[in-house]
Amino acid sequence: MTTTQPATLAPDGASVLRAAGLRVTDSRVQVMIALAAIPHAGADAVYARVRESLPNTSRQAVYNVLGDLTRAGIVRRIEPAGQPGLFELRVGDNHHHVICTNCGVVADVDCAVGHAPCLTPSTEGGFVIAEAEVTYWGLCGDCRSGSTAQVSTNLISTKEK
Amino acid sequence: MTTTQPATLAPDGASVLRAAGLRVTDSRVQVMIALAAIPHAGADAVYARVRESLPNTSRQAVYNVLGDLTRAGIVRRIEPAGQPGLFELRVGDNHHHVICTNCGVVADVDCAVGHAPCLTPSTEGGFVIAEAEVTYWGLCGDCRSGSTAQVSTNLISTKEK
DNA sequence: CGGCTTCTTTTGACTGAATCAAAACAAGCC
DNA sequence: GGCTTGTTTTGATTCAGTCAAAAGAAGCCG
Repeated sequence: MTTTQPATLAPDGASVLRAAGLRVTDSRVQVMIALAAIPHAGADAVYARVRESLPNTSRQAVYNVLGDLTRAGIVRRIEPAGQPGLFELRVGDNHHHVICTNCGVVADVDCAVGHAPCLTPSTEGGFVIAEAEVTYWGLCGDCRSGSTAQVSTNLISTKEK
Repeated sequence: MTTTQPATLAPDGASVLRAAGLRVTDSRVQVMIALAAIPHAGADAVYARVRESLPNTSRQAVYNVLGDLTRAGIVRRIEPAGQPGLFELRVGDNHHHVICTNCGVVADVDCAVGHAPCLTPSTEGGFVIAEAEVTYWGLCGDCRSGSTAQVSTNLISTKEK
């Protein structure tokens, strides 16, 4: 029943890589799978995940791959204040992020105003603006209702506290 | 001619500190003076500046002071992606920043929409949003006109490149 | 003024995140 | 199958920032 189908219908990691002119390697494919599984993963989370299927992968390899994929426009790297970099597969739309000041969970938010370089200021004080990046800070549902005071992995060290 | 004036008219560092319930020390005052002189200073720039007048000050002291002042709401700390933290005295209005992707210079931008927690999404996906932080990325006047290709301290390692 | 308590600062070690560099290895092309 | 170029490993290194203990100063109280 599988033989009548073209080998790959869903654009799997391999073809995305090839399309970007990158060699297809296990680590790269596994990093992409990890990112698909973990919405806003840090390098370390990706590393842990990749090692489940490729136990010999080095941390450096993961950094390389994430760097390569970012440079190729296949993943996007965000870096909220006070946190290590996070990676996501959703690229191309310049969407934004809400981050819980209590537990650090990150969620996507669609672009606040219109399309990509949203938020118009096009030439502020001599600058030609290419992109506007918005980070919302607040409390997620869980932290609001549940054990508010407990969880606190203290993300807010750099924010008001 | 000076005796008829109240001791301090302009709200100097000392009184700001006292008002915040912090002890007045040389390092704290000098850090505030440094921040007034350098618009978006990194911890290191502050350290260098403070040591011009207090040559024995330790780096740790500067970190302590910056932390204390930030916690007291006297300074604001921002941390653009791919850069170390920057500090500024302008607090209270939630203003935003434009950063040159070529040379890294930072400039202030007034709040995009209305007052402080600007950009309305107040309950996105279960989040209660307290604050929106906007970072604009673009090219500053100098980098646009002048020796564009040269300067590049490569800030953009984490951005598209 | 002198002493005391508490807050600051110094010193120096240490962490986490990420980068650099050279050698070993594998993809993809002929 | 062999070669070239791009990847991955290994291990050291940087940078920004934090931790902790001991020494020192600010501000209060009598």
